[in-house]
Amino acid sequence: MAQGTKDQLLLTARNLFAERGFYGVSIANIADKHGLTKQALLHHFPTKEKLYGQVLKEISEELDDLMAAARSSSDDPKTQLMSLFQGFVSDTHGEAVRTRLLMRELLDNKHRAETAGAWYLKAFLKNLVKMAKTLPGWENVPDSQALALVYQLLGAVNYYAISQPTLRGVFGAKGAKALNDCYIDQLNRVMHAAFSPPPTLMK
Amino acid sequence: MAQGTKDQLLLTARNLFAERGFYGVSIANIADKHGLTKQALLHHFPTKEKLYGQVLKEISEELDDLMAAARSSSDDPKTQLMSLFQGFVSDTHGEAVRTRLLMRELLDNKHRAETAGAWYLKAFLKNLVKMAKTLPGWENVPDSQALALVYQLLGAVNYYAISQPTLRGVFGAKGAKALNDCYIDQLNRVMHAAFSPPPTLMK
DNA sequence: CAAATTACCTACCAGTCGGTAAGTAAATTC
DNA sequence: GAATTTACTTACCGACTGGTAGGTAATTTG
Repeated sequence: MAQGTKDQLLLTARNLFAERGFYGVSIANIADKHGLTKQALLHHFPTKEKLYGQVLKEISEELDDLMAAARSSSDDPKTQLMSLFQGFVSDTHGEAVRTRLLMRELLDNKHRAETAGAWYLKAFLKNLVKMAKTLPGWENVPDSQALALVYQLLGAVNYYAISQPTLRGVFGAKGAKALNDCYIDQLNRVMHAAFSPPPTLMK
Repeated sequence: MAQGTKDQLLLTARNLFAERGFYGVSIANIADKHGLTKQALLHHFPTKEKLYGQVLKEISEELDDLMAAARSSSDDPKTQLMSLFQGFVSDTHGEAVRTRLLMRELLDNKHRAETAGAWYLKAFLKNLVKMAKTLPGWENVPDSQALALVYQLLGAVNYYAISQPTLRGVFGAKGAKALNDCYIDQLNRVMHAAFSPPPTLMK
């Protein structure tokens, strides 16, 4: 059952880091949730940073899986991209936790030493750009233009995802629900407009 | 010079909180930057939370100013909204700091006690919705639909703004510059599409 | 069955956290 | 010019931080 404990600690660490951030969580907090001492945690992970790094690594692999799933879901690049971005808005618990953690990482990685963590993003963005450039009319567009397209959508859905608790606090559960219905429509409308027409072609 | 020291401490606190987050900064860190002891800081602000609250209050007032400026910049609501959102993307230092801090607040306020901090957003969103509903064809749309519109754009520009250091790290200064040029075009194109046609009218 | 490994524990460390108490030197007020 | 207020200081406090050292009971391995 060694692997079991380790995996459970990783999961708890992910949830807590997503909720309160790297500095807002102590290794004792994480161990406590399993009735363990922090030394037991340090037996499985040599340092707090390594533990965090492991969480980040797992998540970056999940992002790859997400990309692969989107790619195999359809032959139409437009459908692929739309289902991918819609996935971020769906309020699965796991999705929300991942998005929160990655948003924190985006805010923090400039300052924490392990810049290696930032490169999960590079691979993910590269895949996204590649996918966008299979859209009809986007084949010969410069990379930066395709990146601008996907980054804009990525920003919209990620921001919306992490805002969910606050939005519920401000507008209530009913208001948040109404917003959610509108948001998906609005997102689809904008994606439709953003994807379908090739922008001004000049290189 | 009392007010001077206090204001300087507030500014430093804002910068550090934006950079490292509430838990990543100690009051001693802030005081050190002015050659003071943390007890000197506690003389001006009774607790760390109060200091943070003060920073947040100032920022929420600045958001009001930003709204007012946008409103008085033009008579055309489309122009008003476009200049407002473009403002978030402009990489002024002050703007970047504010955006980072508000993003952190969005992630944290669920957990920190003072939920009062979240209500800066309510006023700002209310103003945005009001402005969006003066767009031609949007007058009779439900609030939640207008909110979906502005929140999507808000998410895109805020996420982009906080990503700037990471993007420079991943793509280099040159790549980030190329992206920036494309991004503003892309943003304008999407805003144009999102604002001008009234969505399907049914209520 | 002996040896080694695993999975934990208690005890401890130096350093930092936010905050309090009490004092002081200088400026302001009456 | 005496009293008060302002703007700090040093000296603490208990709680907590990440991490080390060393031990133990149970399991796995040879």
